Amino acid sequence: MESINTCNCEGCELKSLFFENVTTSEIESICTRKTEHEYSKGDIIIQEGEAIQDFIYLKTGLVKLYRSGNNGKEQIICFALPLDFVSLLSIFSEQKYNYSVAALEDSVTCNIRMEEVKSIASQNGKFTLSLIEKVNKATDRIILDFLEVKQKRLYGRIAYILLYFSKKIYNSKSFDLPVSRKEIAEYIGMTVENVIRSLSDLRKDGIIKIFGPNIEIVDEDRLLRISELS
Amino acid sequence: MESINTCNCEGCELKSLFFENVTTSEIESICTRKTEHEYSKGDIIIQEGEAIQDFIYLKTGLVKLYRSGNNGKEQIICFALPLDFVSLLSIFSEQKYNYSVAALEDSVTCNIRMEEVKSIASQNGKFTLSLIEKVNKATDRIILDFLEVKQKRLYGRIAYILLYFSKKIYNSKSFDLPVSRKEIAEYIGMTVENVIRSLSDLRKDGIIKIFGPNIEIVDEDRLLRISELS
DNA sequence: CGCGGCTTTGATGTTCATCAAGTAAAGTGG
DNA sequence: CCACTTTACTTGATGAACATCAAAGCCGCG
Repeated sequence: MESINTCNCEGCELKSLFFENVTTSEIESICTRKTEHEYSKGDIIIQEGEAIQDFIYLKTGLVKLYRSGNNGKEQIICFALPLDFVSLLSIFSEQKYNYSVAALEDSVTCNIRMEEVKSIASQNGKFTLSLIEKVNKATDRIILDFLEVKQKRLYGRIAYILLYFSKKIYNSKSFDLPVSRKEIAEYIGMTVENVIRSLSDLRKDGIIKIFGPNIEIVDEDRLLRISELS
Repeated sequence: MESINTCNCEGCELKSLFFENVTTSEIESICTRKTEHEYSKGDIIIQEGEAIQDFIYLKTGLVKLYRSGNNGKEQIICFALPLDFVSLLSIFSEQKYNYSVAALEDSVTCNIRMEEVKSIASQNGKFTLSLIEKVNKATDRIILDFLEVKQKRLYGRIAYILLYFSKKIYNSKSFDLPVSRKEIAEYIGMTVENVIRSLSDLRKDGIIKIFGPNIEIVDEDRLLRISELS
């Protein structure tokens, strides 16, 4: 992990996302103190139990939010894309993170001290309101996805996650899976073996093609139907 | 459903919860326009798809938040107690509710127009900040509970929900289940038959006693162990 | 080269959903 | 208030979905 300190907030493409209702002087203030951090694929960005110090969002890359269950197994909560908040949950309500974040691809985060955010928030209601909207939208998404996956069976869950990567993340019918089979299993709540079996079945049925980590969706319609019909 | 219009916000025991950082004039403003609504057991408080108009919290009673899945089956998201926000998710980020709320016991809600809340929020950062904290704590709880339940098997899930009702809701080892067996199934993602079977098994093992809707936890330690060891 | 991690496939057993059928409880209309 | 319908609950039998165990191939890396 490497820390950079650039100060180009005013020209920042993310400004509109985060700073919608912030005054120029507030931007100045954030600008001088914010830090950017680079992570390599596999790096841990946040460790469960750590004190929450920064408000973090993802500038580039791809990360996973996850949690270690009682039995030692990890559970993946969601994936986050650029412009998403990495410190999604519990940042305002808790002192410590109750989940971890790791980079699935080389990533860059932009960090702002929580005190700074809270200080601006307490003075600027509009900013806080737009913040609450965005944080809520993200947690809503997580809950709705959980419910969605919950009502599907194995085969449908695999179809669902393939469509998710294809449509939401890579916007292409051919892509390299950014996660291992094990991580897919940790996300949808199944075992590695059965994830692999389902992928093989989809391949045998000519619905997808698999070359190592690369997936190509051949018959999207059928995949969609499988996803919906569980 | 019956609408009452009392104006005793200043003496309201819930004031500190919601109005922590609100000025006297803001309280006045809320006070004159807020409404209270009474619901009978079984009444629907919010219907999925309805426009979000009010900020709602529960004064007394017990409610469930739920969602109808694709296959027609309902999925219970969580239960809400007095002082909880009923309009938990999506109130700031969406135009319409993407879930429903129904009363499990006779309940009273306190409703404040969203414009009112947003108007105060945009002028009062501290208020918004305390609001964000509370809403986040609630959604965090939902996500963590989902993960918790997900890693358990049927028997452990039943143990978990019984302990939940006993400790979090009724604070007693003997209580009347506020939900049907079917609703328990909808919450933990199982079938009614297996919920009943598990309850019967717990009864046969002398861990709980069942008299219709009434549950008495006899061996709490064992129930705890079952819940933890899945 | 050999070790460990990721992947894959097969065999086996457990967990759970589904189907069926019956009892109890609770609401409905005459 | 009683027959009637409906809804909730309960138990058993069966099969499907899935986890677990075992074993082997495939890299990448020190």
